[in-house]
Amino acid sequence: MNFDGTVHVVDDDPAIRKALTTSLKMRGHQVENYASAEEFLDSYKNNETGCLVLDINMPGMNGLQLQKKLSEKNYQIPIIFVTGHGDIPMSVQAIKNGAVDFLEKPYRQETLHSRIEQALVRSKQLIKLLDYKNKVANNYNSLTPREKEVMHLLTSNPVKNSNKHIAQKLNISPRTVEDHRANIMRKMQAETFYELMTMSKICIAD
Amino acid sequence: MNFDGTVHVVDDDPAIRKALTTSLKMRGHQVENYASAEEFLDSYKNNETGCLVLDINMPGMNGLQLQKKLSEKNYQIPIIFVTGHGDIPMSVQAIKNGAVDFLEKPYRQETLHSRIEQALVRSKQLIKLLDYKNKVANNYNSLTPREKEVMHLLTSNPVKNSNKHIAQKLNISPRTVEDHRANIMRKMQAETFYELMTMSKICIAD
DNA sequence: TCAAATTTCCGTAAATATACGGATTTACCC
DNA sequence: GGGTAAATCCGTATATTTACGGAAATTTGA
Repeated sequence: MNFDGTVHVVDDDPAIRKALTTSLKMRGHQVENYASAEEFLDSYKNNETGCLVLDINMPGMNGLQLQKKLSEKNYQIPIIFVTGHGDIPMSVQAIKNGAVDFLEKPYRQETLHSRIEQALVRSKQLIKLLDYKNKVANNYNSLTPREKEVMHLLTSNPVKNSNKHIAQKLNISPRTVEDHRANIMRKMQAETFYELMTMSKICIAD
Repeated sequence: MNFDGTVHVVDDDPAIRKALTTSLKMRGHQVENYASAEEFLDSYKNNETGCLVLDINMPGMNGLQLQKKLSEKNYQIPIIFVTGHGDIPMSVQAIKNGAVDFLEKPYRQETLHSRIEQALVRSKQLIKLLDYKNKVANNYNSLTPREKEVMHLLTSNPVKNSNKHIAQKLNISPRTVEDHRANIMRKMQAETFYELMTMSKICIAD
């Protein structure tokens, strides 16, 4: 079997890291391991499919703190928590903040494997979404000031967004508005006005 | 203080029901209480703002089973679990399935109050969404067969959805398509094509 | 500073959408 | 059976969008 994405194992116990790494590699996973949350934070790059198998209790930054830190940085890597001494409030917080699961040691291998596969699928979806958002933002930034202005008028009030209306607001000819509109559609890579509306909701903060 | 919505308390212990009911009423809540999950299920109606304060361990159907049952029926009432003997897997499952929180007894009054307020806000949003979906579904059902057909062609492929294209597919005049289109917009209460697309994603399963 | 690229602009003609007014068919009710 | 409402349909005239071809003004870089 072969999986797409890297499993990042963060645990302060070298024996556990070693065991997990071996077992996951055997299953066909690519694995990286880290002795602390800080170490992971330093080397992790967003935009790559992967998931995190994360110990809760560690010296320095603990698992929940790392989760929060990642969330603040908008790094959306799916997390599976594992812990020897967890409690209910911890597990509740972890799941509320989006963790895939919260496993108590000892857990069944099979459960971990299943959650990892689930997490990698989710990671791929998240990254796809992130890529799309980045593409839209880049396209939007390639618009000229006038084009951005026209795009605003086009999408902010879809009831009165005809070339004629916009032309009146900008004191130019409807023909010119049409030019801008065509350029906007091309640069944003939007095939339909519906797509453009969807994109505008991503890159325009009203 | 006065709150919108009903707090439904489900607990098999009469003393706890009484205490909770009194305390919540004092705070300005409308409260209903039930001795079992079954009793709640029988009397609960969807479509009203409210939340559920739910004990986990009860004879008969337990809290998690009730949550699952409600979810199957598509009743989206926000749930706050309270429990004397919960464990981590239970709390994880509860939160994963959408519970607002999972509180262990003894909990701080203030925490419960805060979660209840949060749950009522969420309930209002969910009901608003549900009402919207129902309205859209009803409007869609008020369309004639031909109108539904035209709506499909309009929304399923926004690249080739001109009156002309649709007219060719249906072997009628573009003028007639325009009639249907105008009727669709009126009956669906859509002001823009973007709105119609959004609605079609709710009521048309492709 | 001057050529080249970019941005902004538009007239006109053809395609398309929309407004007005009306027709036919079918189902249903009294 | 006759009246009524609903569903389906359309021609024509007007308004709007879109395609084609082109130009002035500004910025950029050699």
